[in-house]
Amino acid sequence: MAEASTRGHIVEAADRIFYENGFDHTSFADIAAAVKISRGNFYHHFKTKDDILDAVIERRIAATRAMLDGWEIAGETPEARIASFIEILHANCEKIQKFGCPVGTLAAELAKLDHRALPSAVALFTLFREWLRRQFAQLGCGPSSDQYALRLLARSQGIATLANAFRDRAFIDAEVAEIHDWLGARVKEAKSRMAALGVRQRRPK
Amino acid sequence: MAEASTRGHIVEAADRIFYENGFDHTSFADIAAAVKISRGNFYHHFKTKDDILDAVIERRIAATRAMLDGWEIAGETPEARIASFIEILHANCEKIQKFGCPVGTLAAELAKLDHRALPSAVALFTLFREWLRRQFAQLGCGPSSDQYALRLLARSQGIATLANAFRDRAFIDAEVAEIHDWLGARVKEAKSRMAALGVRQRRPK
DNA sequence: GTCTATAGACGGATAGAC
DNA sequence: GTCTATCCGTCTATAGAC
Repeated sequence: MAEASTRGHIVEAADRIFYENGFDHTSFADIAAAVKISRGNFYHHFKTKDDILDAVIERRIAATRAMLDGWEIAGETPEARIASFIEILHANCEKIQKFGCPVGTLAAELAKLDHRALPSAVALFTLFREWLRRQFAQLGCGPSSDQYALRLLARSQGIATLANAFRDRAFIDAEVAEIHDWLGARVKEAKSRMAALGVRQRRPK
Repeated sequence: MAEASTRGHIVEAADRIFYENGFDHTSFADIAAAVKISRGNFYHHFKTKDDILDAVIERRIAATRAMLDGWEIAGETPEARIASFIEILHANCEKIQKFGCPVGTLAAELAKLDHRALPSAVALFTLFREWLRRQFAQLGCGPSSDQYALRLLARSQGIATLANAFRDRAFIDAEVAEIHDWLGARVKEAKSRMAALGVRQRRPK
């Protein structure tokens, strides 16, 4: 009971501090101080820093799954659901300007550290990629769906990186608007594509 | 002479190791080992780790200036010069997959460390931004030039981040091709824009 | 009395600065 | 070459629950 609570508090604090200050730069003492427990107590819950990282990534994966499921339910159309994804750039605007994207910056750091948990961090990207691919497929983008998913992910990452560097909110707004336009164009493209396929499928009959 | 040479070797090694392993994670011993000098000799050239970082950023700024000047001379048209920028994603393909973009990952790390050198690192981005803005302006993109410069920078950053995470060379190739298409569209847009302006300017006369 | 959560101290290792 | 700070990991001690 108390264990689950304390452990939860540790992971929650570690998640935030890893995001704000980086994984490698964060010490046990930093996390312990944030949770207000002793370092001795800390080792009762986690043997190594890598164990905490694993727990943090698991927590992020669960949170991401929940968020994507929420969008799946709330969004009436694939277009609306993809738009939900684009809007996280607005929703997390302040944090992105201060610390960048939590997914992208963690993966980049773990790649430099040559850390064994890198694949787990990349799995977070894969969650988004697969989800977006499904949405584009439902939109009717066919074999281009994965490419569009990756492109949207990449553009979001780039916007986060530059917004972080330049601390520029207006830039985020402008790019988000442009991506919404791009999504609209994909919808139109898919519609005409489906119409052409419909003609082709009807012809031979 | 020997001093300048040793100092240069230190900065060169630090530049590479900061890129490959990250700034915070790199120790004096790591750099000293790479240059094969004693730690005592090290302090003769640099007082603190931050001093090395400053020197590394200066070096990168000089290298970037030289590269941009080279493109300016070699490229016949603004379109060709912008294409040179896009092609660095191909040229540095292997390193990007392993370590990401040197500019973006350094700025992201310094932002998390809340490091005083962050503005210097962002100046690297500004070099590219200003150069690209000038090229788009010469292309005839008018007031959209800075927006296009930022968009191209952001897309490159996003591609580097995802290529680093997924270690996917084919993704880089596909996105580079798409960005070249986008550039072609901007050229056409600028031409029709200039034609319209030409008509307007001639009419009143 | 045992198990568990918590606290705090000790030692080795390493990094940065002089 | 040395000094100091810090961090990691382990060890022991205490308090309360069952």
